Amino acid sequence: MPQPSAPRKTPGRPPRISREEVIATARRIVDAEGVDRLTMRRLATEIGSTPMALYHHVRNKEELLVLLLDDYAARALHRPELPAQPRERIVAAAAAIHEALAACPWIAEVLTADDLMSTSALWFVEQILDGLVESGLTPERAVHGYRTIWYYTAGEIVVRTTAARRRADDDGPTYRERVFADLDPNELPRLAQVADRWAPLTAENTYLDGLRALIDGLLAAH
Amino acid sequence: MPQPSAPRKTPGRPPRISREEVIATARRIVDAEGVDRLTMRRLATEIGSTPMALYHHVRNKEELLVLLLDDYAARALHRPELPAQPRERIVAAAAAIHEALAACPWIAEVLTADDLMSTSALWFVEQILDGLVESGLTPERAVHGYRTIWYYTAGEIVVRTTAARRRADDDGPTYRERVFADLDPNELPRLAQVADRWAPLTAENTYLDGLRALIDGLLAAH
DNA sequence: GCTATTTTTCTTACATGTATAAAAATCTAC
DNA sequence: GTAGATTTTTATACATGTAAGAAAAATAGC
Repeated sequence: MPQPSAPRKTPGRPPRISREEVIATARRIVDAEGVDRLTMRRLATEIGSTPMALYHHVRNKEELLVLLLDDYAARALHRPELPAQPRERIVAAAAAIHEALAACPWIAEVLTADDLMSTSALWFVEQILDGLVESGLTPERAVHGYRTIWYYTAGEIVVRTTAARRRADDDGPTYRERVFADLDPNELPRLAQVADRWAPLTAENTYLDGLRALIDGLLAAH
Repeated sequence: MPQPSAPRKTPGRPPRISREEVIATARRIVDAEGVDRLTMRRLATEIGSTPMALYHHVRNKEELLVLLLDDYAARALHRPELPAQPRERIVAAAAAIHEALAACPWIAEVLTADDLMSTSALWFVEQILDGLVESGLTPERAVHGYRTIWYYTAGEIVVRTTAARRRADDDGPTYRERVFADLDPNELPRLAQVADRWAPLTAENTYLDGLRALIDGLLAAH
């Protein structure tokens, strides 16, 4: 057992790099050249070490990306003035998280995390929970409500980001276009009706509308 | 230009495998041993070919997984009797999609698709659109409403599936546990209040509650 | 039959994440 | 000092997706 009052020298070979250094260097690469260029080998070279040395500071690449996201969230999420009215506070807090995440283009690779639980995001989660409780929900239902909002928010970002990436990769006609091309208006009239407007309609950013509807529904259920 | 009335012989080396065969073999592997065991080499061996030959029938592995999902959806999604009342029809259609997808454990890898646009899912999309229009929404707002439901549904599945996978991989204490361990009850009282119940609360399946709230909110907004 | 064309298949090669085990660098006990 | 113990770093190796191009197998025109 390590003695907390003992002199601070630990045994073993002293580290030449630190987790902080790894994260900071990774951030530089991602900021400068995009997440695609972030490889463990590249990162090791940049930091003046070897690929496997990194694995003593991060569990694997996925954890590194989560740490990068936390790091990003800590910078991007400052605490704004939120409205006093509970419903509007919930909207504003969720929208702030959404805005920060949506601005982070490499996010879809990570965003499937269980919650966004970086310390800097907790304050926003607190605001949402508080708004829900103030609106009359029990703490338990407030947690469920927050999760619902998170599912919607994460889903919106992941779906949109991935769709954008696929569009960039593909050249030929989308699978979607092919499907819409031979819709039977008798069998699927509503889809046929909007078929030619589907692309622009789904390209619109309706996150806030959906969020408000969702929160309205959550609060109306008492 | 190919003449439709010409004899059916096409030039070029005749294919020894087909896209259907690739998909069917891939499905066998996934069903029997899980999606992790599906590699292009394994699939090629199983099918009696070489890895690169597969790439003439599917664009890449991601497309193969999407095709697998479509194939799965075609089998899993039979058209049930849906309620006549629009709101309940929307709930039932979305819940049917959700249920089919949630039962598919390898889904998170693919589910970030733009929409679930396999032909067999279209009927459900139609039902949702129709329910929304019948409830008074314009076709445009109905499309937005459907997308909102899809974001929520996809987000729920992806987040839950990934969380389950991470729990299975990790051994040590969760990042989440560590975060909750040192919460300051003065700064974040609501979170502190539910901290010890967070894991069971978020493990509960509240998809249907959230879905109903969301649809209520969408319909209330006219 | 011979050549050109077209389509599919096969061979080879590379970048990537990471497992495994050896090596290096430090501390502690004697 | 010398011998473990402990921790970090390095070297090597492997599985994977897939790019690039050669080879094979068919048709079409002559």
